[in-house]
Amino acid sequence: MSAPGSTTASEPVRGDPWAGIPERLRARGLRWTPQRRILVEVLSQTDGHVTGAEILERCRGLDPTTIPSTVYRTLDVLEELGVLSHSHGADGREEFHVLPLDLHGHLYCRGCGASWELGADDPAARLAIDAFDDRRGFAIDVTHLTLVGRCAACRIADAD
Amino acid sequence: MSAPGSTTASEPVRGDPWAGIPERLRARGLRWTPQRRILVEVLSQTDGHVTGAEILERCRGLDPTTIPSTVYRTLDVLEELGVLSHSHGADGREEFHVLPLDLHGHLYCRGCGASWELGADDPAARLAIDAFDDRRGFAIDVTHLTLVGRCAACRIADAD
DNA sequence: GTGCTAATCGCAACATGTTGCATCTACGAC
DNA sequence: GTCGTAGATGCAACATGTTGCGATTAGCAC
Repeated sequence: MSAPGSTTASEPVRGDPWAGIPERLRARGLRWTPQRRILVEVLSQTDGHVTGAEILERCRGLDPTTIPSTVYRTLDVLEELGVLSHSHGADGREEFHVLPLDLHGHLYCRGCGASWELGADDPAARLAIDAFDDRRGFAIDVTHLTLVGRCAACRIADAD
Repeated sequence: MSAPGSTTASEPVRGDPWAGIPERLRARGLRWTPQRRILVEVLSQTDGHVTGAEILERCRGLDPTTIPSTVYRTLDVLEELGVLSHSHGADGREEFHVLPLDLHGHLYCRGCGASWELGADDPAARLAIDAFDDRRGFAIDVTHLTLVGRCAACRIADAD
């Protein structure tokens, strides 16, 4: 069971970054436990952003005995491994992202509540990041970025 | 600038925005209560940023019977009045600012834990704000902005 | 001054995380 | 296969806010 084994030729490793987790944990002297397996299973079925509470709830779907502290502590461990990252949403709640490979933050409109992803390659984000780098030597962590404000549509509505 | 209103020549409103709070509340059909007086007293002695917990603690200093829900609800009311605003710090905790007149956000270094104020007139912030305005029509709310990353000093230390 | 009515309060329960600690167990050593 | 030990777990208590609801009271009308 530990080995996903039958890896089809059409399924490159990059498609499943979770496969090597047990080894990576052990390489650091950490352990691979049933609780962690469940959490990783949940995360592997998650593509976008999830709050801590959502993750917890999904874990409970697989194993009702799941304990919150275990989940949050394991999330910390996985973040250190680099397979996920967290930031804080517009309401201050934790928001987790799998695969920080596609670095991004968020744009949140407090008018309509909509939110957009904000990749490091976004032109506006690029300008902002460069501005802080140039002017203050500060390296913004895009994965931990949530910009709150008003979107174009809401601003037009405001103007009426 | 919005209407400065009928200010005396020697004592502009800007010197004590708290003086008119009772009237402003009543003008909206809201009330001026002892609990609110205490909260306003605490806020009037606060210049920088405070977390909700700090505010609560200071209120308890003046009146040990202060109840959390009352404080948080009153903070909401005052925010609607426009005398303060809140954002979320690097750890997701609430952070309140009195007098949003001096609009600012924060720069937080996760390396050394230091933080800096970020005024709307900051050159880097200005560039970032303009970039999002130009490219996406998005108006960033500076008072609700916390940029997390690494400061110049930590980056130099990293390089070693 | 008296009475009304809706805004506020106080309290308790809940939501989302975090932390301390005793117990348990994964996993390398033998 | 057995053992030892450090890493994890489970649980309970705590921290910081939020919400629902019945009791209280500020502010207005008379």
